[in-house]
Amino acid sequence: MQKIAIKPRKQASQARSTATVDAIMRATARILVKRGYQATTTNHIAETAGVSVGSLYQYFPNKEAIVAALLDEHLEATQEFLRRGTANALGQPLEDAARGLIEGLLAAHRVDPDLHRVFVEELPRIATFERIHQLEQETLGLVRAYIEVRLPDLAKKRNLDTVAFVIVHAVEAVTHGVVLFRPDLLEDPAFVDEIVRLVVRYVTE
Amino acid sequence: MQKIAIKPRKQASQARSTATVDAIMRATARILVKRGYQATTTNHIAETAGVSVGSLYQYFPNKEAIVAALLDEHLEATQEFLRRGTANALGQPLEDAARGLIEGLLAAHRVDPDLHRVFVEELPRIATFERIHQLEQETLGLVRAYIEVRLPDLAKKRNLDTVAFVIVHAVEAVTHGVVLFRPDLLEDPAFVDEIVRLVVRYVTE
DNA sequence: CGATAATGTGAGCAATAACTCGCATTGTCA
DNA sequence: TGACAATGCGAGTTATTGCTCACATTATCG
Repeated sequence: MQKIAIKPRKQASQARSTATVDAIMRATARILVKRGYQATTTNHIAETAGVSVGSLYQYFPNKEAIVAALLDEHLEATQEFLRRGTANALGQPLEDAARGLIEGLLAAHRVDPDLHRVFVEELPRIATFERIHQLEQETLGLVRAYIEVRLPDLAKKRNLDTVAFVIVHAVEAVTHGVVLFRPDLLEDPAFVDEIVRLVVRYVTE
Repeated sequence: MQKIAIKPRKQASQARSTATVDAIMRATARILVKRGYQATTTNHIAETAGVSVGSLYQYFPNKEAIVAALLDEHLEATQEFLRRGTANALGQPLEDAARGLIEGLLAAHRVDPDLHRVFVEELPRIATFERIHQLEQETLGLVRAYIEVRLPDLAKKRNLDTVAFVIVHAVEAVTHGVVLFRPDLLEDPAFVDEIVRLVVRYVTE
């Protein structure tokens, strides 16, 4: 029950083993959603995955690593959605760019809201904390860049870092809040309008 | 290691025992900050508090209850700050009212940012989750009321619940973000201006 | 004081869950 | 097909930790 090694154990090479790894991760996701982090035991994961604990420990050094892998996968997907949504933001007017960012984030949250909920709500901060921060930095940089290029006036008057910080955190939080407390709004187009408005009016002179 | 009973065990009556209870709570706060939730064991708490485990279990049914008590105390304080900041919001123009809300929340976060950080960052959602929700509801209600009374035009055009939701979550999140990632901004008056602006412009026609 | 209640003690019990290891099965490839 | 590697197995070990209990100490009050 110590948590030193976070590195993977063995690299799966045969098809059989990659299936095992995948089964473990799917099972973990399901149990996390159903029981929460504390109650998610490696034995239980193995059982649900239809695999032995031994196999589990062949590919993951510990429980945390499994969840970390899952989170990583999730963040990867989120990043992809964000990139897609903001692909040509720099060429778009403010409102469209903002909408792209927000839609991207919302789309990511619509994939598996329950799992996302677990990540946000009750995950002790694990190894991949770094990874989250990195994703945030990327978004922060994007917002900053947009302002510098398309809103040079604003860039002169206010502290860009602070402005970007406020925008990113506000959008992120409202999104999280929706997933947690008002999942119905996830599908409401008027809701998207509201967040877009929040951002647009905040940076508009 | 089951978590059924959350109710307190004995009511402290003599001065000696209240001191014990307090020592336990202080010790818990310190350890939480230093080691995190997982590593905070009841044995360790008792030792740090200069008390025996037996005494600890005389007043708290389990570890979770101690943390819950601590969180409750913290929420109580936050609520007080919020109430103070928004005491006469209904009589104030938008900008002042918004500033009161934000200053109140920031003030609450300045008390013990480290402990707050633990609560936000790595606390599994415990019994008092209800309590958090309640505090949020109160704030939500306040914002709603303000809009209804002082911004009737807006109340007609947009969905009040959504607007209040966006405001409260945005403000809360930016505040949390600051505590976690940019504690320096906690003292920056320009930062407060930014959040005020975020809110004011969002609801202004 | 003396009796009773309140409070405090900490060794140790019991439960839990992470993790190992020796062996079985299945795939690969010459 | 046979030999070696890759993968899979799961009972059992180990360590941790929440928590109890039988007993000691301290307060209260007639």
